[in-house]
Amino acid sequence: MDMQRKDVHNSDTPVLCRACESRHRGVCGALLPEQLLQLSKHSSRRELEPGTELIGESTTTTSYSNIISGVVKLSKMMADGRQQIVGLQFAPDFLGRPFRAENGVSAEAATGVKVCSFPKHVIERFIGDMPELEHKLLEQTLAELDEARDWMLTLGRKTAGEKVASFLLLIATHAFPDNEEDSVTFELPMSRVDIADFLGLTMETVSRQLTKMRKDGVIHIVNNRQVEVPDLGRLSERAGF
Amino acid sequence: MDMQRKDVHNSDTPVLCRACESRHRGVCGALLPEQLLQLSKHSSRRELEPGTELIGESTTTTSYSNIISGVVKLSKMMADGRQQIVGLQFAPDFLGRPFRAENGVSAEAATGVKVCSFPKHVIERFIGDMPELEHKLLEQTLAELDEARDWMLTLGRKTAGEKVASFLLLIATHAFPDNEEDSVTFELPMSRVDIADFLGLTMETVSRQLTKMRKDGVIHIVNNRQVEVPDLGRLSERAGF
DNA sequence: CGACGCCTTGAACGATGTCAACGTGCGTGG
DNA sequence: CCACGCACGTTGACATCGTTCAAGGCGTCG
Repeated sequence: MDMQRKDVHNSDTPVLCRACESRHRGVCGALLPEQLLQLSKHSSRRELEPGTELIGESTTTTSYSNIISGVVKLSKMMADGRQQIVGLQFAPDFLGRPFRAENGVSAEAATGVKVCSFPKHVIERFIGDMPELEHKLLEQTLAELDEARDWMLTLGRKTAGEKVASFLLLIATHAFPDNEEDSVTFELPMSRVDIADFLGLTMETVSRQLTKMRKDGVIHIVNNRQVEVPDLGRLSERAGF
Repeated sequence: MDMQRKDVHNSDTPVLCRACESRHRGVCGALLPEQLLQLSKHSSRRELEPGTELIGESTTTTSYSNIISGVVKLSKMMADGRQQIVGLQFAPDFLGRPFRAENGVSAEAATGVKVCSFPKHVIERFIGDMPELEHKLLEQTLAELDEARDWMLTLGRKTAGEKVASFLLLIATHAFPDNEEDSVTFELPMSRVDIADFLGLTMETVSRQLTKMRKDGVIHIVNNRQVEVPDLGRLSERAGF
């Protein structure tokens, strides 16, 4: 029976990897079962509380990670404390800066986060040996670059209202990548302060823009974290599209 | 004699490639002379006036390019005309978005620019065949991502004065990558409007900040395009470091 | 010389930041 | 169970920075 063959085949892949999204859409998809097994010998799973720091901005790291679930925020800070979130990462993104000692950004769990971590040198050996893995990494890096540039337009040229709408849209599309409906309800993965740091605004401005959108009927705020968007098209317009 | 051997060896590499920076610091450094020769059969050199568009934002491209000299600006535009420059590229950067039909950004010559172009499918075959080439691409993409994230901090959190200082610093360091002196003189590769579009400001604000820095003695404006920085350290402070 | 492109300067306005008060939910300890 | 403190968010009044609109300067080219 087909099912059985599939089961047998599955049993080659390490237990921990079986249900892992990274094996499908993430970088581990480039690996054969036996390579996965070899890698998994050096991997360790961790579960992180919101707020836990994974990577320090000017520290060197000795490990890379795959995000299994949750949201990680990447941020930069100036000497006087001003902060900017420069990216959000979701499962099954790869976390870490290959080929460079220093990270340049800090990574912190925004929500509860599960990760699968590997020693730096193991990954780097794998990358050197397996062009397919490097290809996956290139694809992800290019996608991150696209997103960073989209966000630069948001930061540099949009109004506060458009910024907040853009943020909601970003979360909505990441939470439900292939949603076809007009309406969605979702949970914000971060606080007002974090949202402000992502948008280059203050917490107060974010709050005001949210209540404005609520009064205008573009969103419905269930509670501080839960947001309902009855019409994604209208939200899109608010975001400047 | 060593010189002779070197000359003989050099004669293997295509004439056009011999003096090209991309063979050293750029992606072509991953290629052997015979591969370079093969690639050069499909390459064409072009010289572009300032303002020439190389790539359209939502067009598909059929060729990639290496920048041989000059500065290329990458930008995004909103439906109502607001524009944001999301990156500057210098020699010997690689230009184009691999593995995706649409570009997502438009590329325009900021200064006079020389490029070396290749048909899309040729490059993509080369990438597939040569892990070393893909590695170079990954390195450049990671570097671009680092720069994009640095700039996000600038766009989101810096004041107008800090933004303009950051821009001058960026140009100064790219024009003279390994300058050790305190002082430099250089030519701005773009107009006030472009600078404003890069910094998320208006032309007027850029102008005001420049005259303020001139009055404060941080810079000396030789003419509209030529700027002298007597003390890079002081400029650095102005940029928020 | 005049027209044009590019830049600078000034004055008034408006969006966003700042500072401070207040609200709300939640856990903790009396 | 209530009272309290604390974290987080909202709202208001005012200040500030950057934009907008308008005028004028400067160099170049016909």
